[in-house]
Amino acid sequence: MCPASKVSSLLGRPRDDKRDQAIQSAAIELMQEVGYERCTIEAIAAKAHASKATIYRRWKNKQELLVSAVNRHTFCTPPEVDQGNLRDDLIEMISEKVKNLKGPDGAVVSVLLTAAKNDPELGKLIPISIREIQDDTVMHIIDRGIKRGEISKSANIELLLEILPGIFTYRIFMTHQPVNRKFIEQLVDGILLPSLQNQRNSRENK
Amino acid sequence: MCPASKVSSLLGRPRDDKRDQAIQSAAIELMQEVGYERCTIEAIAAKAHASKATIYRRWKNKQELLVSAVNRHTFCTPPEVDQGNLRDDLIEMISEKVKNLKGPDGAVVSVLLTAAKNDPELGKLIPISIREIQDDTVMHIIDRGIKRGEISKSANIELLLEILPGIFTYRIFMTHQPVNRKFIEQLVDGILLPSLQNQRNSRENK
Amino acid sequence: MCPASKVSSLLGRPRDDKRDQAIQSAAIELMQEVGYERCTIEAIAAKAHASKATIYRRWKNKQELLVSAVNRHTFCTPPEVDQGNLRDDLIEMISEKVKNLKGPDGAVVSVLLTAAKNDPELGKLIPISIREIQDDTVMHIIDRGIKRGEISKSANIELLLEILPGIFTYRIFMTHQPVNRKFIEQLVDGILLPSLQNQRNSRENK
Amino acid sequence: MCPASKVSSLLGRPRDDKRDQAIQSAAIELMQEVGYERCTIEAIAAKAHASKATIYRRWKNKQELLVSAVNRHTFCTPPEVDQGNLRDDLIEMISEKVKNLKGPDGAVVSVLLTAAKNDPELGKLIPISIREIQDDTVMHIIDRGIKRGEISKSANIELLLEILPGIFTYRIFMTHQPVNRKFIEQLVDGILLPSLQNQRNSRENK
DNA sequence: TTTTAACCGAGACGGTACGTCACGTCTTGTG
DNA sequence: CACAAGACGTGACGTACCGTCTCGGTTAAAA
Repeated sequence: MCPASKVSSLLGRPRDDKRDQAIQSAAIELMQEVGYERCTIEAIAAKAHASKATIYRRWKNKQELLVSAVNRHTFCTPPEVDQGNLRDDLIEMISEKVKNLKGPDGAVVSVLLTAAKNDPELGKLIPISIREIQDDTVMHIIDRGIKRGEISKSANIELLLEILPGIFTYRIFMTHQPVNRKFIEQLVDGILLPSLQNQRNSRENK
Repeated sequence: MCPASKVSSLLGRPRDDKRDQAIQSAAIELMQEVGYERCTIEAIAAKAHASKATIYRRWKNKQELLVSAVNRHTFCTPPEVDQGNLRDDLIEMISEKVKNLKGPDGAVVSVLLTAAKNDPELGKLIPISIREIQDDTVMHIIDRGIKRGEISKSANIELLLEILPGIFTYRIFMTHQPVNRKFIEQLVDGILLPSLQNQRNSRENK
Repeated sequence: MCPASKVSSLLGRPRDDKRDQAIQSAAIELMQEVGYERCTIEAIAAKAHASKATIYRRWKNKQELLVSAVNRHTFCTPPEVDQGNLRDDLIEMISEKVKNLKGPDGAVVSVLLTAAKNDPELGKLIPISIREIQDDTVMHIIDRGIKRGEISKSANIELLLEILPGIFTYRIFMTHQPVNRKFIEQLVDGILLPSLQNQRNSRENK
Repeated sequence: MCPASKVSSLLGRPRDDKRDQAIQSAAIELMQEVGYERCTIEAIAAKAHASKATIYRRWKNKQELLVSAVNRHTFCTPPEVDQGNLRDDLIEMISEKVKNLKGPDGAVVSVLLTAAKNDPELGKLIPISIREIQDDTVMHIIDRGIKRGEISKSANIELLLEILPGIFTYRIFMTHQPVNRKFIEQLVDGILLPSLQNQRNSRENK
């Protein structure tokens, strides 16, 4: 995840933290420019004016580097929205987030998804990093909905936050189906709002 | 996707369809046995008693081969279930499907997802092939729910079928979060049933 | 050497001798156009509008085909010369022959030399075919020299004819050293004439 | 010819000259053991415990490697001979050299000749490398002949040294005619000695 | 201030898979 | 049967990238 923790030796020249950043930035830029397949260690080294030895001194392999780069990457955060009602807030927020995923953030998320498939431990970190950057926004919107009385406090918000990334990344990166206003409205009206308005828990439903 | 479409020439020795099958089967088996990374063209050729030339005559690169193999692959279909009520049918059906995805089908789906990221045209075929193998089962279950009066006919079933694969593949292959009975029950009770029971369309909801 | 002799079967469609010629001609032309390395069986087949099966029905492998093609090839024969004295006749004759070797005949001879290295039986045929096309000319020149009294009848002409091709092919195709008028004059004056004028046999020389 | 000349950069890990030698030695040995056709790059790499990348870093293709290997190869040098007279010295020396060409040196020379056909620049180096290893021996023999008064100082020895390799390589590798004692004696008596004893230059001869 | 040990860029190294190409054989349909 | 077309198995080619290693040279803390 992070550059291989170094047993702090008191002797010798210390590592230059600026190299880490240069290498990670080069990696992110390359992913955005040429995609995952052609984002090679050698290209990253060249772009960062670093040597392969310097890279492998910090990360134990290519995947670790890419993941650490993605994790350090600052994803675009959707802007604050307040349309006056929950439905339009959700639609607006999701639209913004989707716009980001189709832009420069897309390549980066795509890499994270690929890397995670080969590394379960890494995958477990995804929801953490993804949620750090979105949950506040979503929570804020939903809190306002609760205050307005649009939805109940007992709604299983946690569950929604777990499934939303899957719905969008699958549609955008895997099936390449359109994620337009119509789809987002259907999703909000057909799935999200019914779920949020549903106050019974799984036991009551029986 | 499929073996390089050949302009049906009447001249020359015709291609042997059995080679296609042998190669694709070898590819699928290798993916299941050793995983995507070590599923090399040479290993596939050896296992299928074919030559690399024969493979590259049909598919323009490794990815195309794997995709075609996955597409021809017969995914396990969940068995018929009838627990007497919609909720338990859904839980049972999903549990079976998830079990498959964690078993031999998993490696195959994983490849499909990776390949799709680099090939939008391929990705568009995923919902088709996925749905061919699941929709009948789901539809059957839901139809029974409608007949029993558990849900309304106007439910947006289409939408649900589009988002379900994303929810599960994301959780199983990307984040590696548990997909156990508890999660499935939460999903059914918190998302699916509320959505199916919701009869308003997006306009009425305003 | 020649198209694989076929046990004359009285049944079925007879072979079309025109195919032999078309294939051999295509082979010779390709050698002259693109050189030995890129003169492939497939290119020959395409140029001759023949199939590989037809080629392999006649010759057991590529080498046999090329050799047979070379052997059927009509090498340029040096024109008759008569400068009035043996020295100038030799110089003129050799100059003409060298000119041919540097022209279209070169590629063909070059192939013969390459092929011979891997096939001793084939190599033994070289002096025969080479000499068929040169010996008459040389003999004629030397005969006139004998009649003029310039050289003795006992000169070992046979030996000279055996070493001359080696001297020129080595210089032209291997070392690529210049084979200009000066070299030819030195060769005639320093080697050929002294040899022809020498009347002692190897025993007398002791 | 030689390993791709590297701009003597002071940066980076320097190339290991021992790899060059190991690879070239492996190439020579393979040529001698299995012949040119089966002397593959992969076999060379395996024998030299090197990787293909290392080979292709130094030579741009198989031919360049083989040529450089041949050029670095130390050909057998004929032993010193002194039979008391020029004729027998020449016969003895040539017999020894021919014996070498039919032995392990043969495969190596054969490769050089083939390679030279496709590479004029390479060919021009042949007379240099060939003569470095033979001229001293020949010169020594001829000098003794001059001192004994058997031949004149003005003999065109240069010319003889240029044509001798062609005579033998043509006969040994191309036509596969016998190169036995009888042929060598005929050559010495009929060609070499008359040429050496001839004191007229080409102008005087007119 | 000198020593020391790890840093750094550059790039060689062994390894492994890729995708291409030619060989010589085999299999169609047509004449 | 011959023939054109072209698929087939085989195996070498040359390329690209991985992760490791080895240079000369630099840099900061310890002695």
